[in-house]
Amino acid sequence: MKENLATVYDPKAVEAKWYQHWVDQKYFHAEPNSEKEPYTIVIPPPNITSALHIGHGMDNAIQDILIRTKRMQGYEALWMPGTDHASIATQVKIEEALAKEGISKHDLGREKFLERAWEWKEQYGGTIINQLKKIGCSCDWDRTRFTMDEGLSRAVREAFARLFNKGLIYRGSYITNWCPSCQTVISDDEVEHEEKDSHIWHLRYPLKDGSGFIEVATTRPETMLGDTAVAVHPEDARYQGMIGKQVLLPLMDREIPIVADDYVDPAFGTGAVKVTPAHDPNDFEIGLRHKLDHVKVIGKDGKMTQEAGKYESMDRYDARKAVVRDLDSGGYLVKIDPHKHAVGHCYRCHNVIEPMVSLQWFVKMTPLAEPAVDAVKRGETKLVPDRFTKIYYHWMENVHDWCISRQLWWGHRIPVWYCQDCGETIVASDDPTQCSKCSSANLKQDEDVLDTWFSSALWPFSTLGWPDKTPELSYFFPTNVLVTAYDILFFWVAKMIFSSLEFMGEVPFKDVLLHGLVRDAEGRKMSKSLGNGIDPLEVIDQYGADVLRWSLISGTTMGNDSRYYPEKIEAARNFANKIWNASRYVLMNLGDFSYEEIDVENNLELADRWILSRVNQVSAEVLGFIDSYNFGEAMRTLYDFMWSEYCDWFIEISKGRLYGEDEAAKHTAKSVLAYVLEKTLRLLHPFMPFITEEIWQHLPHQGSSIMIAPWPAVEDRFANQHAERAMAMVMDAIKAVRNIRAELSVAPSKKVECTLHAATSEVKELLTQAAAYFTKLAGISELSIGMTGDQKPAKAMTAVVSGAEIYLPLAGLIDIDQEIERLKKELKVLQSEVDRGEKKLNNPGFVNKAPEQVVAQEREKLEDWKQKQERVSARIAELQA
RNA sequence: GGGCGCAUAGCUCAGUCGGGAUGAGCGCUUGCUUCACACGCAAGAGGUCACAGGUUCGAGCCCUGUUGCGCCCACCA
Repeated sequence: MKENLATVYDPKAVEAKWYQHWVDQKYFHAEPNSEKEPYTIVIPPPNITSALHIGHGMDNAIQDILIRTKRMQGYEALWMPGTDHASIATQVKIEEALAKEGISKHDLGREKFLERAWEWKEQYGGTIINQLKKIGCSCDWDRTRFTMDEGLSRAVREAFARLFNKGLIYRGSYITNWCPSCQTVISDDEVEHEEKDSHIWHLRYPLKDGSGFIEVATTRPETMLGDTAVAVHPEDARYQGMIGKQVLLPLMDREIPIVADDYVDPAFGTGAVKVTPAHDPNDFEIGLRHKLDHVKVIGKDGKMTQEAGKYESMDRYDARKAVVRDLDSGGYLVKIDPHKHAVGHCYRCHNVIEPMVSLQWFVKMTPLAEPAVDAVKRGETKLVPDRFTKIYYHWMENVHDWCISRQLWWGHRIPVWYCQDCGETIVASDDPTQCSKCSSANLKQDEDVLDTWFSSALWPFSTLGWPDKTPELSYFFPTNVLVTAYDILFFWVAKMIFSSLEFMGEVPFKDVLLHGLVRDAEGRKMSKSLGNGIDPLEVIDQYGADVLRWSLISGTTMGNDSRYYPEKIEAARNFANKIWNASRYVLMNLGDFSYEEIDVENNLELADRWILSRVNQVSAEVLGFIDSYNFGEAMRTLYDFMWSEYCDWFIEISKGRLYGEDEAAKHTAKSVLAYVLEKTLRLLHPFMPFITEEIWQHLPHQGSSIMIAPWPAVEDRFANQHAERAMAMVMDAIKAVRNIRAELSVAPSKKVECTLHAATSEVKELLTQAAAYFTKLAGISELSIGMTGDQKPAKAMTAVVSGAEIYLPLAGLIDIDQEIERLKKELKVLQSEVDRGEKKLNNPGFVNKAPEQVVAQEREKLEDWKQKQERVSARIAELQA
């Protein structure tokens, strides 16, 4: 005798139990296996900065849905897990923690600081892995990687060395984005532009020869201290005479030239631009063309430098005020106009970026970007939804060289050594012991670390063993799909694509699935400062992982943001509860019914053929939706089937047989209940892994776990259009009876008599088969079935459905006049349907041009409406007589 | 300055190939302590698919434009 399910589902006990079981059985583990086709996903490695948030919940739930489905389908499914060291983000966090202890990273020193960082990694890395397990993620934990693992670090060095040797990595002094708060440069991608209301200052610089002034316009007056030229357009008539002349820079008493440069737009401002090559990207370019000096007036701390003269050590914003004041009192300020302009902010700390010339390492992008565009154009990698493809092209085609050095401690130290004796630069994947040129052992490694995205760019192959030619790499690579939120398309996805093409010679994944961001109930981004975040672990703690997963993904579409709020969690909880209770009902009635006893071939009645056909159809639809990444639709299909069809109709119908005396019928009912439920659970498993496993283990089944049970195949023998249509008609008829009962407020417990008149003998046969359904589901005491035209009850409520009329002789409740009114209303509705159909079919364009099938369908529908209409009018006439 | 997304029931959102909007959940109305489930059952109400044109036999869906909201990219000082 099988043990029934607990009265109430307890996710906590169930989830821990089955997760441990799956791990113990090594179901998550994948190995290169020539017998099977591989299916690979690499996890977007969560940053070790903090615990997972709700967005991670969605991201990983999606990946788990895919990997579980494919595993059940028989693929050798590998989900590669791991975490990211997140160089800058983690370092900022650790420095914050140190600040609370009252110490700085310099007090600790590099070595001790890194020890702290590794401790941090141990703590948060572990937390993250545990959280992923709680969500139910079926990652191959034996293969867990970290971006600063030995193997991955080797990959990073190898990649750096190869790019360097190909001339694709270079070092140089260029304008870069300096974050005065994080104390490092960041790449262009990491700068967030915010349009802000500001001002534009018009200044006039006196010409050295005393012949007058030239007026320039600037949004950053404090940088004038570092001006080394004024530029005008070469063809600007206003300034023809001035090109080549010297200007006396106010406040600084420096002579600077007026140069001609195409960059200047004569139509903007005054047509003359002050040039500060050390602190502006455009000015830097102008400076290159005209060999201008760099005067650095703003330092790395965001304060003015010695070069700024008397403004030295002032904060850059205080200096702005002081400079404007002094220019004004010197008579150099012409006017201040309001002006909107974009200011760059650091994506990590949100402080204003200072463009600054500094010596950094760069990756030359053009040669890498081109193949990355071509590969996507050839369809080797597909972005889902498709609209992101254009965005990707635009980025790739306009990309700047990638600044990869960071003035941080936590990260991959740049594998470059400088000979202290001869000045040689040595790039090596293994630590060199002597200079390759002068053999000196006096080498010093570059102090900087690499951009964190440099290592994540290699993730899809470095985790599989690259640069070694491992069996894993040749079997599991390229991966099938990368699942991530659209906000890291440039940071990460694009970089993986060009890196993979460069190092592996092929794309890293076939599909990129970009999902949206999870927002709060008001549509705001969830953030710590707003305090509007929902902790996925809390949801799991309260409702279970299945509910978390379902509530996060159902009703969403890929690429679009979604809102998350308690009602969604409740809806998912209710569904889980529904599945649980339906299963309890089935198990309670199954007794010790065994898998071998299941017979879904013989002795089937209408409802059986119907539900078997439906579950078969559902399994086809669900797989189609999963394969096209329409998870919301897959889940809706399963939800509706389980709730509205299996529970509301099939289970209710089954009660007649289960509580009856006919043993054969009982056996069939049990068989179909068990068979369909088991199949549905398998379809639900990727979405709700825990509850489905718990129930499945109690049900008659084959195999040791639902997660390695085969994905339900679509079987033609179950497809039964006839049964589906017949059942639809029966359900319509039952609903019509219920409707009348409700309208006349007949107590649900009250059994009533009912007469059905079929239009054809087929329908009569069908209704006879379904007689028990009426008794059970419509509260019918006595059902008489005749043919249209037979003697009908004198005083009865009427409903007309396709192929049949329904008469309910509800003594004492019927008011003939009211009933006539009701039927007339019904007739009106039918009339409008008939009109619509006739209009369509009377249109020669429709009949001639629409597909035959559509026209036939329309004819059939019209015929049906007309029949109903006729019968209702006939009934009205009878009642009026 | 470019580009993208969204606009469908009171709210939050689905809607695959262009073929009656029986759309979903929540909320609302009316009945139900019916032997799996009140986290439930049954019956209902509720839509000019943002607006204006166009293509088509037929448009929520395709095309053009408009409005509102949101997002991304961007070296006009």
